[in-house]
Amino acid sequence: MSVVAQIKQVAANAINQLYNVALQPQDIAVNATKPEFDGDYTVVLFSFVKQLKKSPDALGNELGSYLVENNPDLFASFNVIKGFLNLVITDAYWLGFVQQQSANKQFGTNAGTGKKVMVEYSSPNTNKPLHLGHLRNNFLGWSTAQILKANGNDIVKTCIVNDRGIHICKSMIAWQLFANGATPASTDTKGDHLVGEYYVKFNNEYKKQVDELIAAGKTKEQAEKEAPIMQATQQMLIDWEAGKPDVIELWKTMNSWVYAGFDETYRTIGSDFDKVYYESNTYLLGKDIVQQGLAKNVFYKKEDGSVWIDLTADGLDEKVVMRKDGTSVYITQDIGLAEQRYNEYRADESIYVIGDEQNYHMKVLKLICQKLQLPSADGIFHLSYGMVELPTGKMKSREGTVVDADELVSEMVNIAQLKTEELGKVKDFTPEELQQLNKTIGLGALKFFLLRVDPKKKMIFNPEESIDFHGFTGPFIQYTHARIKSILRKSEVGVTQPEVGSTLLKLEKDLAIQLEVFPSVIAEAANEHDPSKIAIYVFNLAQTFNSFYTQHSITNAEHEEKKTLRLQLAGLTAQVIKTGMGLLGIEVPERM
RNA sequence: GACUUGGUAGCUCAGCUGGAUAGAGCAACUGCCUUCUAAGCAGUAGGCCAUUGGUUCGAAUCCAAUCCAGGUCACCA
Repeated sequence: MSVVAQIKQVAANAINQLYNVALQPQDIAVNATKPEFDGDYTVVLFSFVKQLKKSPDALGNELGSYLVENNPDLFASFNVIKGFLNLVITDAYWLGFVQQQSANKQFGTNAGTGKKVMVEYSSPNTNKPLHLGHLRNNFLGWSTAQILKANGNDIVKTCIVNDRGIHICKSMIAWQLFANGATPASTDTKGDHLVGEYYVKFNNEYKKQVDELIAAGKTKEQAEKEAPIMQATQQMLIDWEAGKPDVIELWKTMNSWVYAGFDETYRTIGSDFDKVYYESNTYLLGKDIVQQGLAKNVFYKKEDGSVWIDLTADGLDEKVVMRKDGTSVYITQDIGLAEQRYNEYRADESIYVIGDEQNYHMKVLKLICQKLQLPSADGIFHLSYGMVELPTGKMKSREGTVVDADELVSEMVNIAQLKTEELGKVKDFTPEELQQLNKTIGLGALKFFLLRVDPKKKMIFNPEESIDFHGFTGPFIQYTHARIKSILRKSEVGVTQPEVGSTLLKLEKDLAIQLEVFPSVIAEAANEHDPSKIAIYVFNLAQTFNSFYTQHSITNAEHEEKKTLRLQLAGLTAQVIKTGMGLLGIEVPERM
């Protein structure tokens, strides 16, 4: 049990004993003691002063005395200042903690919950390459899954590929018109980028045709509808749905190019899935559920034959769930897919990592599933994340202002390479080792940059300023790890027991306190689906270690027992950094 | 217009289930490499926590209103 949990427990018991008032541990507010006061943890007394009819001072002294007297292993002393009961934890407790956990390779991870959680992330369209926004989505989803796993859940990572629809047809039409049979091989271009080029070409041509039609006297609306390239695209979508062989053939070919490109990108960034769904296989799902919904009177049919649900009683609108021509709309597919996934995996929770522009849609989806009483309904959780914006505003693929994922990754690796060369600390590395190191650092910087902020918040990326390698960054933490490993290579971690009476220096204790909290941080990050909690924690830990490192020598400690303790502290720190960064999908080098 | 999310240092962000004098990083300025990796450490400076009212022992945190910014409100996905 964590120190904080123990304090809450014994404090609640103490109050029961002393005043015969029943309090639950969670009713006790325990904070880290502010640095300017003497103590490690602080119980805030104000909340029960009134209830117990005691002055804060008297209550603090009585409670403090009782706690120290009855828990001599845990508390060394206490002091009371203005309604705050500051508690000093015994050095023996921290020493015991460090010794015990420095041998525990699983430290921080929590026991199995038996819960199965499905995490859907990265749902790319197959008409263009991945961009910075996809990276945030990917890293968030992958990391959240990893954190939930560390917290004892069974995880299924999944992805729905939007491989059909009007957007793909746009690239296909443009390819037919302008490509002269170009292929990734013939142009030496990554497949997703090649297809993306034709998506851009489509939009340029479309704009040109619309402008011409407007110049010829059409209204904007007419022009947009009548532009020949758009009409051809719409016809192609109809042909696709009809299964016209040459269209299907082209569609398969171009998608295969894109998948080869995506696979390469996913491999580089370390993203993977247990199960991939394709929209071309799922877009017809959900129609039978619409029929059931009609039978249950959850849905109703309008005169024109379209099917609706009325959500006005829940503060939302009326939504279409099936068009008058009997084809399904987006949300219908989503209901169908939710149901199919549930039938296949029976997940207790199903997390959708999707941008906040779809907040309303996801709310509607969950509500409809609940009204249909689908077993998957209550487990739906929308992990909504804010858009990544440029200083100039939103990224727009049509305007070419997107930050390309592949380019950004390779730029990060290049910067890492320059820094590594400049510092010249690993001159004995083989070219392969160097390449690996630069990739670890460059990707680490990028992933940390995207994961360190609260997922809910939109974030701004300035391409002019490259992502930093100093301060609150991935490389800073990686560097701390490499430093520790360097020491550990030179000195075996001993198992000598520090003497009972030995005392901890300020920074030794600070480190121990911070390390002790790691399991709670994982639990919190898991409960809140928030990897930034881990990122912030690991950064603070590395910072504390670096302060400790510059002030106290480890290998030349004052005496052998100190050395053992410090090696244990350093070893545990390295391990927690490695585990924590691993939860973010960031590797940590032995040397850098 | 309705609903919704946010506004904290020059910049990027923590802190938000109420607790002591609001924290980091970057940028700026000072110091520290004959001692375990200076991608580091120590320090200086930088704030009316958007505004106004309320709730109470106590508010950046909770409530209300206002201002500003983003998102959504398609038989698009």
